[in-house]
Amino acid sequence: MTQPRPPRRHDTPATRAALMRAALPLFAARGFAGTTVEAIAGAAGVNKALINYHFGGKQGLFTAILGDILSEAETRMAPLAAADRPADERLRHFVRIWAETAAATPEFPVMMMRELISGGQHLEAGFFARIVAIFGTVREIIADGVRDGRFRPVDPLLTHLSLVGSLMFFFATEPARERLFELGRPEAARPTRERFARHIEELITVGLAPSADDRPSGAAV
Amino acid sequence: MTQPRPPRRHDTPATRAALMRAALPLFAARGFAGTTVEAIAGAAGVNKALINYHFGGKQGLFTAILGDILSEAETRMAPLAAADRPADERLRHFVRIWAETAAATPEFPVMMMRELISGGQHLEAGFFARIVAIFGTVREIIADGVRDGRFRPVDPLLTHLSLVGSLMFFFATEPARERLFELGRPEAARPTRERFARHIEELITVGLAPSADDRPSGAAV
DNA sequence: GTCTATAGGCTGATAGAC
DNA sequence: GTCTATCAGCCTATAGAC
Repeated sequence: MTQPRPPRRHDTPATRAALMRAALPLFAARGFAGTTVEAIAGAAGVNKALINYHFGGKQGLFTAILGDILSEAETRMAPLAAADRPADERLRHFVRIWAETAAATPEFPVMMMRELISGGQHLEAGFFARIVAIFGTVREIIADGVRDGRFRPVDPLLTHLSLVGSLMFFFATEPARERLFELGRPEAARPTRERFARHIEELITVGLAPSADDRPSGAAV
Repeated sequence: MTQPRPPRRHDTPATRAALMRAALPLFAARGFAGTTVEAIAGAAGVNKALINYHFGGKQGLFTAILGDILSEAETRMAPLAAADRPADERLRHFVRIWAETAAATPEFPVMMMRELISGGQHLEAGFFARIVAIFGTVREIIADGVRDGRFRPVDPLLTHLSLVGSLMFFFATEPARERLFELGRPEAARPTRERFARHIEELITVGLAPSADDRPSGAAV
């Protein structure tokens, strides 16, 4: 709940990074409560007392990891904030960014999804808000597109939720799907990240394209 | 991991049901490892030893609850299996079923989402497969629609994943969103279940409608 | 900075009275 | 069937040597 005191002095980054790298997949796969510090230390190849030394405890390690995750997300999404290109192009860019992010850090969507599901209960104040802010970019883009007529008059929030939902679900359940394909049907065509990204891009293009009779006058829901 | 022995004899349903009803929201909000048997018993107003008596342990209680959840899902989805109506109509029906299910049991999508994320690691063999089977209905419907030309030639699996993903994400993050609106912006228009369901129905209609030049000859991706 | 050893708390499960 | 009392194990965190 509250943070233990931070006992660090000058931090040799080596084991610190090793602990974070080892803990990420464990937290993603089993959640915070389901992961023991002993498992983390074992995976990192160091002593579990070092978790306390470097992060002030298990919660501190988790917070540090999620902070990194969020920073990475913010960096990746930053280019989208600039409204210099058409909304449909920016939205497709958003989809591609997610595919690249999941390729670079597959645990990323899982961690986000877990925190969204838990409602940020066990988290530092502000983390939950940061997650929401990251996704809020999409809502802005959609609202822009509706405003300038590139999209039909959809509700930006609902559209935003359905788009982000598709992406989050797909990437967060990727490990499970992978496991399923390995065990059950190795022959079937697997939905790769790239194929899914293109599929969503196409769905956006078709689903948000304005029809002939879309005028900014009538309120359509 | 393995199941404790089942010590039940003839089961008075009263406390058994009370335990299951009390445990559901706790498991949904905090996950299996994050929920203590003491919290469950406290919420149910009974002694924690009864969890062992009636379910053989915490894992047994969890399994029983998820079994009920899955049975309810299978019952609700059963009408969709019959291919007696057009695919687009069945797909809209699927969306409505989810909205009704979430209204009846909001913890439902959260539990499913947690299990999908965890890949069914801690579960009885077969539960994970049942979850997949439930959603598999949608893929069949989409494949039907593509086959008879009511939908444009989309990939059934990718389309299925994007549709189910939107729904699962929306309903699984409902508690978090509710909390967010309460704390931050009570004035804004909340995305209700009904509005979201209609939004998705519309998105399907527009996004899957065949265009003039969709012929069953060319392979479209 | 990193380790060993251990403290201290909580948790799930059981024994046994009623 | 339900309760009280309790145990044994695990798990996080700390103390202190190196």
